[in-house]
Amino acid sequence: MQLEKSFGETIRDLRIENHLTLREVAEHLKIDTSMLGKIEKNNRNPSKQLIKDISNLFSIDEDLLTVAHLSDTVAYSILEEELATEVLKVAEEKINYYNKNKANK
Amino acid sequence: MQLEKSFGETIRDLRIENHLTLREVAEHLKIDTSMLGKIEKNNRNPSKQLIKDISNLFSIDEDLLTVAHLSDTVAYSILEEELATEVLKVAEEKINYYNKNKANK
DNA sequence: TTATTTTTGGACTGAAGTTGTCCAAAATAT
DNA sequence: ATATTTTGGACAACTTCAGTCCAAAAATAA
Repeated sequence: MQLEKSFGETIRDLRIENHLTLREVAEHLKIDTSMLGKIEKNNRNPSKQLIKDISNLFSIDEDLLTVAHLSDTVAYSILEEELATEVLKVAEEKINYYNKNKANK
Repeated sequence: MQLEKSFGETIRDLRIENHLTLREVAEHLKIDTSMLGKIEKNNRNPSKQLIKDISNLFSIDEDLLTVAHLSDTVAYSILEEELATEVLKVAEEKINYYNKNKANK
């Protein structure tokens, strides 16, 4: 799994690799050119539907893009915290606890 | 570090252990009683200042409360995602990458 | 260089979310 | 039963966010 690349960089690279302009891709995705530019610069969040559309357009795994995006927002939200690593560890424990209980219903 | 307890549960337990009412604690913290009740039920977010005040009031480690709160919000934001664990892993890598680069300036 | 196309970002609108307060009903304690 | 505590709905003020429009800047082509 890619490490340091943000969601925006990821899709920008995909676009460049495919020799497409913002306008062309935006047209396919039926969104504003400026909007796509902002998403590539991580100034706007992609909707779930848009992530789906992008993964279809470039034939790449939707989960990969989803993880790229969600990990961006999680990382960004605690980036400046000294305790960031600890926060993630506890968050994971809480999620595991939640899923365990959900399983047992 | 406590695992499954939410921030709200944590401070409610602290209040009960100390035999205090919502009104009494809210008064000390100079916030609305209803507000404190909602924070205990995780319906409102505590500000950083409030976390500090609470940790002072009950003489407990501020970092512990901070982690309890931030991990709540992180966990909650991805709780319903299948990919939650993967998201946290990648988020951690991004944070490490960010801190590494910050160090090298 | 000039013309064309692409990219960027500021400004803005409406939608959605958040905070903190007030109040009354429900629950609990006296 | 009375008093106190807890709960949660309703609300206004405020903040944040998505998405659009447009013009300037940057890049590319002619």
